[in-house]
Amino acid sequence: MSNAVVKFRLEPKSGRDRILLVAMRLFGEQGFDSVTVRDIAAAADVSVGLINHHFGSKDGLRDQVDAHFLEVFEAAYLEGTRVGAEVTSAEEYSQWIEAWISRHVDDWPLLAQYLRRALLEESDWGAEVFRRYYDIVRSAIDRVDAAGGVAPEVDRLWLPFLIIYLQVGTLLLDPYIKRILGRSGFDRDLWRRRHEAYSHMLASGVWSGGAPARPSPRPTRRRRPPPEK
Amino acid sequence: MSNAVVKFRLEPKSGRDRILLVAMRLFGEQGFDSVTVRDIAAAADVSVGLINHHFGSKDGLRDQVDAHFLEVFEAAYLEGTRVGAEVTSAEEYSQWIEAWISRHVDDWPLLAQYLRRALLEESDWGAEVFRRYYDIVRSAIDRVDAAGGVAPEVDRLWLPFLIIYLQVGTLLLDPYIKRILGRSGFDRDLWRRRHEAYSHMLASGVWSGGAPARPSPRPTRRRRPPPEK
DNA sequence: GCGGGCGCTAAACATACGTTCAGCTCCGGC
DNA sequence: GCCGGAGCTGAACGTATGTTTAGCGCCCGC
Repeated sequence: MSNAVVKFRLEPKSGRDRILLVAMRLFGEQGFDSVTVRDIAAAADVSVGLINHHFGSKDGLRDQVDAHFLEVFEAAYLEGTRVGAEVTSAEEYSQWIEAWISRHVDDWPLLAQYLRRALLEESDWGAEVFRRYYDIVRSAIDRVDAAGGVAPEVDRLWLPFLIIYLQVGTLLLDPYIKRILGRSGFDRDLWRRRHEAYSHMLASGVWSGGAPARPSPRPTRRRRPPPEK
Repeated sequence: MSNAVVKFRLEPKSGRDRILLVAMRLFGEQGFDSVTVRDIAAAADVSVGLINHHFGSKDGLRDQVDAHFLEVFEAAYLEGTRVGAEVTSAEEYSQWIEAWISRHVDDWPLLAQYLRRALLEESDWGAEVFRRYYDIVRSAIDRVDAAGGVAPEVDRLWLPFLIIYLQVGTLLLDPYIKRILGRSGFDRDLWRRRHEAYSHMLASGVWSGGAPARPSPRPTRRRRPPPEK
């Protein structure tokens, strides 16, 4: 079992691994173009020459960082699809997709930040990661749907995307959540609480009295005109 | 032309405005550090010297681009809060926040990309924009809540964030949606359809029948009339 | 007419950056 | 003992990039 999950942490003893680790962190924090090889060398406490000695070039370094990330992600992906393929109920679905994320939560401060960058910078492999992720979510929904678990009036086209929004929202916006809440949305208890709020929203919505018999508490304000331009 | 909305489009006749416009586009597409002043000069069909002549430095240029964006955003923000302050029902809320976005949808290919980039790069003003956005959403929810419009078991801490996720999801992930659907999620009909899916999810959830996590007033599926046009 | 400011250009300049290279230390095998 | 390779260093190199500067043409007020 311990073998199923690829090791996340590189040995910081060797200079090569230190460079890889530091580069991943800096790329995630500042973006590829904003980080200089001298920054990396300084942070990893090695000479600039060593980076090119091991990785050929700055681009080569990025390739290796990407490869390392994808190696980890691939393991999680396979794990996810394997479990996901057996899911047919909404409850189960919400369980495994969250578990799939939570399983590696301890390694996330580094990995999540890097994935966030990759997604937002639209790296070529970032697009591939997203595509796979979409496939996972979509096929899971399809199975739930086939089992009658999706309400009939729900838009099948948008449902996977809306669910993805909810799932990756914390990933993409955590820097700002941190500023508002004072701590990361990935913190254990916050994360768990978020999962419950998320599950509840998918199951029942959030507004009360879904029945149209709402006691319109305020006198009728002028309703906004439909978006027109 | 309505005077209430600050002009979005600069006059591309003057070199200064061309630079501003091109810079906004390139910064949004590639990120500040990846764009060189020579790129901008070439794309705006001016000399490199003109950029520093008008803006002093590349950083000065960014400041002006930011200022122009914020000018536009501020108008939309005030417009949003003014209307938003009068909203107390969930229906209205969902209406105005979407209208607030839809109103400027034609200017979005440029503005959205720039905002997306600002959020990605965690610029200081990007954080400020997010904070204000959060305040808008949160206070709107609070009013709805005070009017009894929020279901009691809903997590008040996470609700604003989950709603924000749904709202900005398309903004942040549109490049990938484009690859999957073949066109932008901001396209008129897709956007409208997304809004309905979004409203429906908030009102009723998406799963059918299934047992809600909490004893809900009605474990059986609740039916809603289709959103009136 | 003309002086001066404004928009603008193109070349020159200084520096930051990615890359290269000669050479150092350490260590295992012969 | 010493050879050879691996890990590593720091200075040097070439180029890309942001900035500065000298100067041109146009237009407006006097």
